[in-house]
Amino acid sequence: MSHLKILQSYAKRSPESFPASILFGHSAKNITIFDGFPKSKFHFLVLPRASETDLSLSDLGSLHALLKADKSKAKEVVAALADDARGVRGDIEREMVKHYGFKWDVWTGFHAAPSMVHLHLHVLSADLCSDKLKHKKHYNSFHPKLGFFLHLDDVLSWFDAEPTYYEHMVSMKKLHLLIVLKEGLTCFHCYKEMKNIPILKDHLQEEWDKLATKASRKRKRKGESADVAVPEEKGLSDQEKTLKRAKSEATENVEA
DNA sequence: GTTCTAGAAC
DNA sequence: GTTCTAGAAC
Repeated sequence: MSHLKILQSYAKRSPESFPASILFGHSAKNITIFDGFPKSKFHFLVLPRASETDLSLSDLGSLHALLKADKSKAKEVVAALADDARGVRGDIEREMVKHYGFKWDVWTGFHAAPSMVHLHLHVLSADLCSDKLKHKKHYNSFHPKLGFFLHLDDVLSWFDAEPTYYEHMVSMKKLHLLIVLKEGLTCFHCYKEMKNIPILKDHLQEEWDKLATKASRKRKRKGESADVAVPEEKGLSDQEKTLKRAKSEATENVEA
């Protein structure tokens, strides 16, 4: 199976046929999988199931293709993805508290020019701290302010905006989007420009450490225990180990 | 996606 | 000299 079409093949499969290492959950309309190359501490993909719509597989090929098809059907598909994404976000937040003792942001959105076929909604923690984040295009494709990562709420708002605006967003130029990926490396927390990827990654870790420290102080002030289960294997319950193992096994499969 | 590598950056 | 990027090949 080519990497480019792997998500399309998942969209055609019955949820029961997946190993637990790939499938995180499913609903009537969608499946949620572990991103095979998570770019944050938590990173999932929500995909519309091919059998649960009368749109063609090619209409479901990408957000661009979907929005060019029937507008009201497109809205239904995106709204259904949004429903599942809310649940995934809640799951991520519970895991955040369990593993790290605090919650931070979760981003939900589409890549404007994805590299793989079949619509997929990213749901990921807002840290971009991951071994799998290696290149400038990885980082810029999730940077929340660059415009390549299309936040779900923005996409939903297009449906209710002026038709001309909708048309404008649907016809967004791919060339411009790809140029965005080559722009400089600006920290999404503090907007400082970083010289290169290794420096950026160290900096992102420091920014996340600051969030963790702040949350820990806050817990102390409130008189709660400041001690948190450390994110190490020995500190994890069996269920958490399973989730962690599932995540690392999922690495063999998804996302380009 | 990964690996390899030329050449740029430092 | 070493580190890093980015394009080609797979």
